[in-house]
Amino acid sequence: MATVQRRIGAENSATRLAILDACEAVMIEEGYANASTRRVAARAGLKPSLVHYYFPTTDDMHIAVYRRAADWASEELAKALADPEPLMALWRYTLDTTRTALTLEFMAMAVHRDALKAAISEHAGESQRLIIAAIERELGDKARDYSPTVLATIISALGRSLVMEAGIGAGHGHEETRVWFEGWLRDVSKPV
Amino acid sequence: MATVQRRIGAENSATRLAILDACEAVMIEEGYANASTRRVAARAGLKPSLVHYYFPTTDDMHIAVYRRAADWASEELAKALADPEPLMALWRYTLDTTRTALTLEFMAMAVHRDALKAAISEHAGESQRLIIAAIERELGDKARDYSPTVLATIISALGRSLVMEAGIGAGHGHEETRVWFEGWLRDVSKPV
Amino acid sequence: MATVQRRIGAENSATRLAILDACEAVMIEEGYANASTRRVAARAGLKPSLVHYYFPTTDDMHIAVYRRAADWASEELAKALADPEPLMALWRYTLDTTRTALTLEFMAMAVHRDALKAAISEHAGESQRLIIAAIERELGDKARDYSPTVLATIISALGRSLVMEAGIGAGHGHEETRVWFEGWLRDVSKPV
Amino acid sequence: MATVQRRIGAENSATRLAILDACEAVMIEEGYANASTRRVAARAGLKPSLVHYYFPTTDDMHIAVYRRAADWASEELAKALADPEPLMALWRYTLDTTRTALTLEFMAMAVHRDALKAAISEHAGESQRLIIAAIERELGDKARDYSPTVLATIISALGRSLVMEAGIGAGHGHEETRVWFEGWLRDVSKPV
DNA sequence: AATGAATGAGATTTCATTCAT
DNA sequence: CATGAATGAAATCTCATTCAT
Repeated sequence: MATVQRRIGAENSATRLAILDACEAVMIEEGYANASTRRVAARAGLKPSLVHYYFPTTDDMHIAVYRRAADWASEELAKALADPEPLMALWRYTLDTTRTALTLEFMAMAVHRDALKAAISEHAGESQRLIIAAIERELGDKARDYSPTVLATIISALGRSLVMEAGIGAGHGHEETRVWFEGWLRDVSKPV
Repeated sequence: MATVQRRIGAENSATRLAILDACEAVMIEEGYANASTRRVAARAGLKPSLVHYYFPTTDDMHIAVYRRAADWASEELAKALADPEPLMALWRYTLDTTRTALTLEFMAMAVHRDALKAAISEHAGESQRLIIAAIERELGDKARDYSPTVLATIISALGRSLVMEAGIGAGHGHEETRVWFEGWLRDVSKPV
Repeated sequence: MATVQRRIGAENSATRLAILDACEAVMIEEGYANASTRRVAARAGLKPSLVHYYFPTTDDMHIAVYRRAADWASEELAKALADPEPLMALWRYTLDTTRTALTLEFMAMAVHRDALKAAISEHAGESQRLIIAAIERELGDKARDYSPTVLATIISALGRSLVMEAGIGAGHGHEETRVWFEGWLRDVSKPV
Repeated sequence: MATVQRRIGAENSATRLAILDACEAVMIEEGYANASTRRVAARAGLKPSLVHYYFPTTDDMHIAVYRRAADWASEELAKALADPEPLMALWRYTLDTTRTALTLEFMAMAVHRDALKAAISEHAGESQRLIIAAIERELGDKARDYSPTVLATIISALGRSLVMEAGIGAGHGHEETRVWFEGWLRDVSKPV
C-alpha cells in the first residue's frame, strides 16, 4: 500500500541497482545500523542526494534491499524443492551461508520496524507453504510419524540456528549435530 | 581479555546500575543502534557526561550490559540443569522469551564487533559444556542413540530459532513443532 | 515591471490554475516558508518539474498567487463600494476573514522581497484611491469633521488589526470595540 | 510546561545571549524563515552544534527570542503608562518602529505554531489589562463616552496597522490620519 | 564523583534548479 | 507540454568524545 505510489526511477535502472548493491554490501560488512544513505552513496560512488532521489527515505532503501534478497532466496528455494532429493536439497539450501549475514541483519532490524516485520513474516509464510507442499509430494503417506509441517519447521529452524551461530563464532558441537541430523533426514525420506 | 578498561565508577554503584538498566531497556525497545549514551542518559534521567564517566566509550557500555545479561542467563541455566527433569527444564529455559529481544540485538551487534563476538562465543561454549555434562549425568548410558552433544545442540538451536522467529512474527507451524518436539524429548529422557 | 518573465504555460491553463490553488492552500495551511515547489507539486498531484515549467522560480509562483488574490480582493472591494451603504459594506469587506491568513503571509514575505513589496504597495494605493473616491461620493460636504482619507485609513487599519489579532488568538476586547466602532461609523454616515 | 525542563546553560550566559542577539538580527533582516540554526550560528561566529546545545530545536530558539522581546516590550509599556500623559505616551509606544519588524515576523510565525500563538496571546492579554487599568486611572469618570477597553483596543490596533503598513511601504494617508487621531486622543483625555 | 561547555562528524531530509529528451 | 535524472546547498538534529572545573 504505502510503497506503491511515486516509485521513482525505472524498477531496473542501472543507478537503482547500483544503490541496492552498495547498500547490501554495506549491510553485510558494517551492519544495518551503518547502512546510511551517505555511506551507501560513497560506496556506490554516487552523491547522497541521488540516493534520496531513488529512495525517499532510508527505510525505503533498506526494504528494497530486503525484497530483492527475498526474491532471490525464493528462487533458490524453488530450485532446491525441485531437486530429486528435495529434503536434502532443502537442508543444503537452509545451510547456505551466502544469505546468512544479511538475514541476521534483517531479523535484528525487523524487531523495531513494523513494515519490515510484516514483509519478513509474509515471505517466511510463503516459503513455509512451498516447503510443506514439497514434503507432502515427496513423502506421501510415509509421513505418518512426522507431519510435513513439523519436518519443514525443524529443518528450517535448526538450519537457521546453526548457520547464525556459526556466523558469530559460537559453533560448538555443530559439526557433530549436522552429521547426525543428515543421517536422520536420510532415514526419514528413505522409501519404505 | 583486552578489557583493562579505565573503569572509574564502583562496580556496583547505584548510578552504574541505573545506566545498565536504562541501556538494556533502550536496546530492547529501540534496538542497539539507538542505544546511544545520550539516549541512555535521558532514559536514566542522568547527564550524558555522567554516562561517559562510568563508561568511557559507548562500546564499553554495551559490553557491560551484555556481561550482566550473560551472567544472569548462566544462573538461570544452572537452575534449569539442577531440575529433576533437566531436559525439559532446559527446553523451557531455551524457550524463555525474557531474554530473546536482547539476545538478538547482541547477535546482530556481534557480527561487526570482535570484542562482543569473543564474549558471546566464550559464553556459548561455557553454557554448552554445562549442558552436555548435565545430559550425561541424566541419561547415562541410555544416550546411545543421541550423543549428549547432539542433544544439547538440537535443543538450543531449535529453541533459539523458534523463539526468534516468533519474535518477528514468523511463527508459522511453531506450535505443532513444539508439541511434537516435547514428545520426542520426553521419549528420549524416559528411563529404559 | 521587471516581470518580463519567460512564462511558458498559457495564462489560464488548467494546470497553471491547479498549481496556484495548491500553492495558495499550502501557504494558508503551512505558511509561505513551506510553500516550496516540491510541496505544491505534491499537493496538486503533479511532478515538481512541471511546476518549474510553469513558474521558473519559486518566487514567480508566489507572486502569481499574490496577483490572483489581489485581483479577487479588488473585485470584492468594488462590489462593497457599490453597496447602498458603502461605509458599512467597506467595514464588512475589511473584516472578511477569508483573505486574512493569506494577507498576513504576504505581508511577512514582503518585508524581505522587494518585488512583492512593490506589488502590495501598488495594490494598497489603488484600493485606497477607490475607497476615498467612494467616501467622497457618499458623504459629500458632510465630511467636514472626518476627511475621506482619514476615514478610509481608519476603517482599513482598524479592521485589518482586529482581523489579524483574532487570527492569532489575541482578540481581547475586540467584540466591544467592533460594536462601538460600527455605531460610530453609522453616526458618521448618517444623513444630516 | 514543555519548556521548563532541561534548560541548558545559565539563563544569561554570554554565549546564550549572543545566539539570541544573532537570531533576532537575522529574523529582522531576512525573516523568520531564514533564521535557521546554521545562519544564526554563522552570524554569531559560533558553530551550529553549539546553537543546538543551547536550544535543542530551532523552535526553542525562536521562542526564546520572542520571550526576550516581549519582556522588553512590557518594560517599555510600563514606562509609557507611568508617563504624566499616559494616552499620548501609549500612542507613541505603539508607533515605536523599533519592534515592528520583529512583531510582524512573530505574528506570521504564530499562525502556524501553537506554542508561539499561545505565548503571544498571553502577552497581548497582559498588556491589554495594564493599558485598561492605566486608562481607568487617567480618565476616571470622564470615560463615559469611550470605555477604557474600546480606547485601549483602538489605540493598539490602529497604531499596529499604521506601523506595519508603513513597514511594507503601504503608508498611503497615514500621516494625515496620525495627526487627526492625535487631536482626537488629546480631546478625549482633556480634563473637563 | 559529577557536570557544563564545546566541537567535529555525520545522518536524514528537503530544496531550487538545470538539463536532456 | 511534460518528465526523469541529477546535483549542490542547506536545514535539522544527533552523536561520541574531550576537557576544564
